Amino acid sequence: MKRATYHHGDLRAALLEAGLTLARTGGPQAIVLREVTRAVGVAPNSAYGHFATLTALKSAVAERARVEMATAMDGGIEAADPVARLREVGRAYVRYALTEPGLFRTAMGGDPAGLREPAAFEDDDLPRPRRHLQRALAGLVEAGLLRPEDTPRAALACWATVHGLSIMLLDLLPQLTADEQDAAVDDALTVLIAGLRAA
Amino acid sequence: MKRATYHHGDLRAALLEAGLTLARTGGPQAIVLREVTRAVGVAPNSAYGHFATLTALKSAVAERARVEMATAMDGGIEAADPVARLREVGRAYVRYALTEPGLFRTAMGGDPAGLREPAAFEDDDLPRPRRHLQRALAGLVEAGLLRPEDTPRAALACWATVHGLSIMLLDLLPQLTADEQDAAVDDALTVLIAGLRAA
DNA sequence: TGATGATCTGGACAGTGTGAGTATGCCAGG
DNA sequence: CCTGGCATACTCACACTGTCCAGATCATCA
Repeated sequence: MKRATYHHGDLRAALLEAGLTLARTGGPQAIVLREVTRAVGVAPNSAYGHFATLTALKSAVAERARVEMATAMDGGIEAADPVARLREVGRAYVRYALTEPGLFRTAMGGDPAGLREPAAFEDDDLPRPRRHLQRALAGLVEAGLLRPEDTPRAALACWATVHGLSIMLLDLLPQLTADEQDAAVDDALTVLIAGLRAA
Repeated sequence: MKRATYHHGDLRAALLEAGLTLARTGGPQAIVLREVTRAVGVAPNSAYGHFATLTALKSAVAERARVEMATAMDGGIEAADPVARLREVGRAYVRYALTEPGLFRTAMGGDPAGLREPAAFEDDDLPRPRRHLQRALAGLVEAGLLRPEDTPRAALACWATVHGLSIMLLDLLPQLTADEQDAAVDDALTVLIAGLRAA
């Protein structure tokens, strides 16, 4: 399992890729430094040239997982009606959580630094799940169904619903069939949307 | 730090208590076998006489955390009106999550076996957060505001909302002031309740 | 009193993340 | 072409973890 060249060439990217693969099947706690370096074929401490600590690597992998989640959510969002679009965004969020639980937990999971993105959260134009929600809510505002000043509150309510729903279905109700899961998601989203329209 | 007697007497309970203390400040991943036994003043392997593995200890601590959460939620739930009562239950859930984040994460956290309680979940009469929700929803049914057959779906929607809300406030929006947090919780609960009444 | 069985201890092993110092080889300056 | 310089990767080491196995200790009941 030796490399041809002593220098790897693009170790940072390779470590990220390997971390993503590990996280896909085992969640964030499957990102183990020695395992990642082993997969790349490199000594454990070589990672320290590119990431100050394992936590830094995990954060970077979580970032990658977030963009993968966002791009995966693109499929299945095509409704023109703004209300239907918001529903589709919610469905896409939960669908990704159920399809890729490992990456979902890595992207949105309990890592203290995972969700807590400082300022650059809005600035760059990488696809992120949050962007989908923001666009959907902007559609509601444009259609006159949501007051602009209510957008942040609505965003929090939406995010809490779909995120909580994902956690529930993953951790609490794993025995549900796919149809039952879909029904549960639809029910919760119906409640959410009805509540939003009432306000 | 030597004990008087060779046998501890009630090591199992002492381990649970120490684990709970660790979890209170550090969350579930602060429950470290050697640290717990150290706190009790006992050799690491002594724990294996009472818990098959560290994960088993964690599960037991999570159980304890759940009853503590439920009893803590008792305070502040006193409204007679069923709708107001449901709101208070939700507020109590989030309030505990924000007050005791470590124990909340331990009780409801990502441990696969944490939320997933098999069958005896309903049977015994230990106080649990879920019971509060069930009683509140039963109040709604009794008042004719909720169809009995809609109870499970409503429970899922409620739980997803408050749980998601807790995670959001803990991980995503930790910079909010207490007042802003309260406002966010109230907003989300208003949306939820409005949505439930519309269905 | 003496044996038995539960309970606690000691040492050991395979892992882990991380720090300090060392070998390697690409790339610019002669 | 050769020769440094320097980023990159490696080796060795340490403290720490969960868990297994064999032995020491004690409470209890015949």
